[in-house]
Amino acid sequence: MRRIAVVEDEVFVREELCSILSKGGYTVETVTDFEHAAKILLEMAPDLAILDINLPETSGFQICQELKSKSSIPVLVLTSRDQAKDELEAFELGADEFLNKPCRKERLLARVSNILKRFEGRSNLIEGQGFLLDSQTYTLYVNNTSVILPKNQGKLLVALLAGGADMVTTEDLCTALWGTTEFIDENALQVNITRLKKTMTSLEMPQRIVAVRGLGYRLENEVSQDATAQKDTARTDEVTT
Amino acid sequence: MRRIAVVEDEVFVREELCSILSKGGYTVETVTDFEHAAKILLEMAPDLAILDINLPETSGFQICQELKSKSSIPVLVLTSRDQAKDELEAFELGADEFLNKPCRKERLLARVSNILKRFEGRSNLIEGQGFLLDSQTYTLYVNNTSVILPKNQGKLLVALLAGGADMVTTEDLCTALWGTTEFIDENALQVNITRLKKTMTSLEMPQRIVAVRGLGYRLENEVSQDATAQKDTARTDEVTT
DNA sequence: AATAACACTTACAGTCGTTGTAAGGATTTG
DNA sequence: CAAATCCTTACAACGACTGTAAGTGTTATT
Repeated sequence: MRRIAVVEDEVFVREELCSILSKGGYTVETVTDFEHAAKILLEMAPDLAILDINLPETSGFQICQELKSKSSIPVLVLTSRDQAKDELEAFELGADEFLNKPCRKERLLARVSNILKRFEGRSNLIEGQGFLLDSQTYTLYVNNTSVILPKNQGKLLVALLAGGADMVTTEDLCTALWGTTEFIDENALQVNITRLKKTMTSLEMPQRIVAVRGLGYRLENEVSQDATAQKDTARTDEVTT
Repeated sequence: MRRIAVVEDEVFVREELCSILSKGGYTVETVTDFEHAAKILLEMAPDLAILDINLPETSGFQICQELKSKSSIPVLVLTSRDQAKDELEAFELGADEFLNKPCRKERLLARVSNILKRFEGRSNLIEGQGFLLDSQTYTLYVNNTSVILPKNQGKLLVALLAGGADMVTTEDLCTALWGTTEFIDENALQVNITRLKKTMTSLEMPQRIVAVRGLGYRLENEVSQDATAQKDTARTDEVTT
């Protein structure tokens, strides 16, 4: 049965949501520790997270952002206000659906089943900057095409994506490739890195692999100045609420 | 630039939509022949179709259904009424998003960009009964896992899916595999069919490949007594001809 | 500027999965 | 029962991917 996590502070609304979802045939789990909601959700790994925007100690936006940066759990955002601003912001932060809180039972269930169906079978898709990667088959979706990466290149890209923008050590990459760091010529890793680089550039992907001398490698966005700027403005908006 | 097709009868609303979308950076094309809207949309093959529900000669529901059964073009449904009924029906018919018509500019654009982003790079995903197939890489998504089909099995499955529930001739299958029906041992086709069957059953897919004696093959849903009934009638039909 | 350490490139042969062929067995049709 | 058709299995050829090896390019430090 599909597991849905509900993050909502108002008791009445929360009970109502749980009731509707339970009757709809879902297993419902609630999160009330809003401060650590993102971490808890990551551990729960539900099939869907329903987030309220107005929470006491934190904002649903923050939770959404953190959740989306570290997983591909579908997120449905609730808000009691009918403001387009919230919706816009939620979408920018990676929310997958949006719903105004005074909402009929049928509409909620429709949205939920829609979102679940949409993510069905794609639980192993990792989101990169401008591309998707299937961590099982290493099928890569970029620029309206799809390519199957050779296994080693796929493993490397998964390992690099797991590190986000941070560096990944050569040991980690070796273990990702062969399960062990022993008895392996380090040149083999370099060759595989080179091959991945070549396919990435040939696909015109917006990310590059950069060597960190003596330590490892990391992914780097091609045009990374705008991204940080947007991030900052989004933060200031949150403060005003 | 992304192309959006707008199907809306009220002139004022249509102009407003076009204006907003144009300013949003999209190429907009309108459809006013509502009776043949589905066919026209299939030929246009836009990146997104925006459908009104209340149309003079037909219903947006019908268009949506026909469109979704023959393509994977994203559909955004508009309605002027705030009835959950419409939304439910639209979702059931495969609509990907839903929006009430008195709607702010920002919300429309947010929804549009969201839906486009969602379908980005997945334009070559074919929907089967309970599974998805990438027609480029032949990556198959079933039961929360993904598998890469060998090229020949992928080609066969694509060809069979193109036929829907109808039969596909052996010639068509041969051309799908080798581009020509000449000089090919028909046994080779059978071997490949057998292999595809084996992988389909091993993946517990809800569809089966059924041979149509002397003519070709077709896909059949597993749990549908109607299908077997059709099978029998189909056979008798063949004999009587 | 020279050297050492590190990163990159290229070519080649071994390995593994996929494919077509062939032969024989199973099923359906009349 | 016989003929046609479909199915199964095994096997060798082919191609893609991989690790090895050797050599070239780059960076940092003295």
